[in-house]
Amino acid sequence: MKPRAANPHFMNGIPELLILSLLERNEMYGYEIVQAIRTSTNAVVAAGEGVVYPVLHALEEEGAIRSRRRTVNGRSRIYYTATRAGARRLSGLSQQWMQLTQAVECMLKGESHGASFPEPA
Amino acid sequence: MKPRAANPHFMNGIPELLILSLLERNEMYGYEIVQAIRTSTNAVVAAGEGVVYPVLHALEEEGAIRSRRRTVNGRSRIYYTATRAGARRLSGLSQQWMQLTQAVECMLKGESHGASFPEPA
DNA sequence: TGAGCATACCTCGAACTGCAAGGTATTGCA
DNA sequence: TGCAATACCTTGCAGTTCGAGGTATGCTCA
Repeated sequence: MKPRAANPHFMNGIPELLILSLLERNEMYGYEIVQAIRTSTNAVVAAGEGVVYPVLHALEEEGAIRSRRRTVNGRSRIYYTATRAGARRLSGLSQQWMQLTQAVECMLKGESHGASFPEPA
Repeated sequence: MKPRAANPHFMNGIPELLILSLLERNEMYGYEIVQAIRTSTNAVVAAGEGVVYPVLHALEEEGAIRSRRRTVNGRSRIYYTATRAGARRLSGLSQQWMQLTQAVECMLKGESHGASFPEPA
């Protein structure tokens, strides 16, 4: 068994969630997204390009985001925005995420068997 | 090469976190842990035996928990408790988790570049 | 001029985790 | 006797993150 410090936990699905959240509000390109996530989370989340680009491609193929090529300041970039389907997906993921954080918080506090959980969809 | 799963479910590391949290407080056995997690989280987290047992074995090999065999009511069970190392590990994971939830919450709210994050360790 | 850096895109393999499905054995109850 | 619940376990698959590596262009500065 290797020491697992190499691979930080809790990152499953986080890049997709944050990317959708960003693209629902602004039109952005990949490289910009990488930096935005890093700086906005104060490097708590640091999804590299090896994560962001594959997620963007998958989301586009799914129809959750749409892209167009633009050249700005002599820089060729691929800008993405969320579609309506993407907005729906984001809303579902957000809800799931909030349910999870509530459930975990309760268990960590030891308030197990707590009666008031949000109903699981 | 599936585009993307329908839902990422954000479960990476959650079982380990909850198991350590439970075992820091109570001495429990595997089958019991499976049910405790399911009922305590109102099935928001439903880590099956195929998840819990491997995690228990890995944690024990790591020295984070300790086990002893006991027979109760004619039932042979393997009871686990957290060691001091396990408690330290739990505290680290908890902190990581709380940092992450704060960072994500801020980004979802759109309060990016928020100045007041907990310093990343 | 040309070296180096930042920008901007991309892909691949390794590593890890969660999960379903399946397997064994015992106890208790109808 | 048969069936469900208890209690343990392993295996193979699938999905994700991550780092390392690759390409190409524009800027700056010596």
